[in-house]
Amino acid sequence: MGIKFGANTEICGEGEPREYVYQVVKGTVRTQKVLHDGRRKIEGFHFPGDIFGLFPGDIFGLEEADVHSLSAEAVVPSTVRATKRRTLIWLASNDRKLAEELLTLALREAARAHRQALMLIMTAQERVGSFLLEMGERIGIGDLVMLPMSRHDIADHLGVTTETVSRTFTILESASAIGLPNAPNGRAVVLQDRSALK
Amino acid sequence: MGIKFGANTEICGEGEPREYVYQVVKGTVRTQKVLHDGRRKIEGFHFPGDIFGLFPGDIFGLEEADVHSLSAEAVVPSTVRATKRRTLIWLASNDRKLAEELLTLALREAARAHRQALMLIMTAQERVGSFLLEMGERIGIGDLVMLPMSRHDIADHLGVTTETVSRTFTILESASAIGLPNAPNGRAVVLQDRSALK
DNA sequence: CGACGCCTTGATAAATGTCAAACGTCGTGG
DNA sequence: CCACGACGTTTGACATTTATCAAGGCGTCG
Repeated sequence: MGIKFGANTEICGEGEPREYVYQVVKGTVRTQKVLHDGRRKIEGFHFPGDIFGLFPGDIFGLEEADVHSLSAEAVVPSTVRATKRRTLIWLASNDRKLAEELLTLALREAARAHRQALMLIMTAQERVGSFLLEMGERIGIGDLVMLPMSRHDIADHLGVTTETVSRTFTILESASAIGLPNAPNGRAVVLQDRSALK
Repeated sequence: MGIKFGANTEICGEGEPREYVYQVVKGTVRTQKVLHDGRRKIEGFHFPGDIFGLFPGDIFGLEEADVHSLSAEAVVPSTVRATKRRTLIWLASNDRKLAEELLTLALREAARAHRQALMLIMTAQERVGSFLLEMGERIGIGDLVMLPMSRHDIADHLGVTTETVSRTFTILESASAIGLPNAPNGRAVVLQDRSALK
């Protein structure tokens, strides 16, 4: 079960905002906002097991005037499960356990977003370092991380340019903080010195 | 009822994290993190009626290695009400209505944090502009905003330096986007051209 | 083989940080 | 009452970081 989406296709966007809540079954999904002037902010990347769509940016009157679109897209071919938002809320109102899980989920998302904000006040090197460490925790196999997303995606997540991300990878490699095996593009990363990445 | 705190005094910090949830009765409170190297990030400002302390950054295993301390402090003389966190959670498990409000609060906080993150990828002028518009919504009287916090506080909230905040205020004034009456310091701001502040 | 997408690298420009000093306000103590 | 010092703000000169613009390399796929 689950719905399949090709790489770089839209899972939900303009049309059906906040009608469904999703869970990634396979692949990688990015949730993003794009501003009227074309700038893009990737709020987060979601891997198998992760929930997304519970937290639209414009919920409860906190709408953002500059946001042109709010969407979720598959980074690589992915499959997701969808549940009607209303159904979930309704179930939770009768199920104490589920209600508590929902609250936990929301609190965790808030903590995640605050962490992101904390990252965004740091230098480019620190942002990239934090990002790699996080990816290591979430999808690393030992010290190896196979990044599913492009440099451009990383850049739009960290609030810097593609070039800066690329340069920073090079610098970190020179400093022996990471290793860059010759995978297709620079998608494979070995975390060699975690403490240096802070 | 409520507990009083003087300006720049700590409401909760190292000692008693996440034991209580607070509501501002009077004054202004800032929640902040300070990193081991001294940099400070103000997560948000809280005004009468606002809840804080529900969302500690290190909840549920999402702890941040670099954070040296996590605290809430009064910006100006303030009074707050405190409720035991456990009590609140317990009440919510028996009260469907309260549980829903708690979820709403958490979702709103997540949206707020995402909004902050979006702001942090923009230029200094856009950050200051957004900040002033937000303050206008929250504590403005017509077009007048009496800022309770220092330039330094604003800087640490927006991820720039005090000097940059000050210069940006000057630039916005020159552009007639804001007015700066001769209040004690530069604490009074008149929003003259809201569209220019975006 | 050739075109395209993604990544890297270089040169330069723009934004912001850093260091330093001057100004005004306010509270304190002579 | 006035002088002084502490504090927050503003402004200036300069250094550093990052963005922008441009070009070239490398692999993939038609």
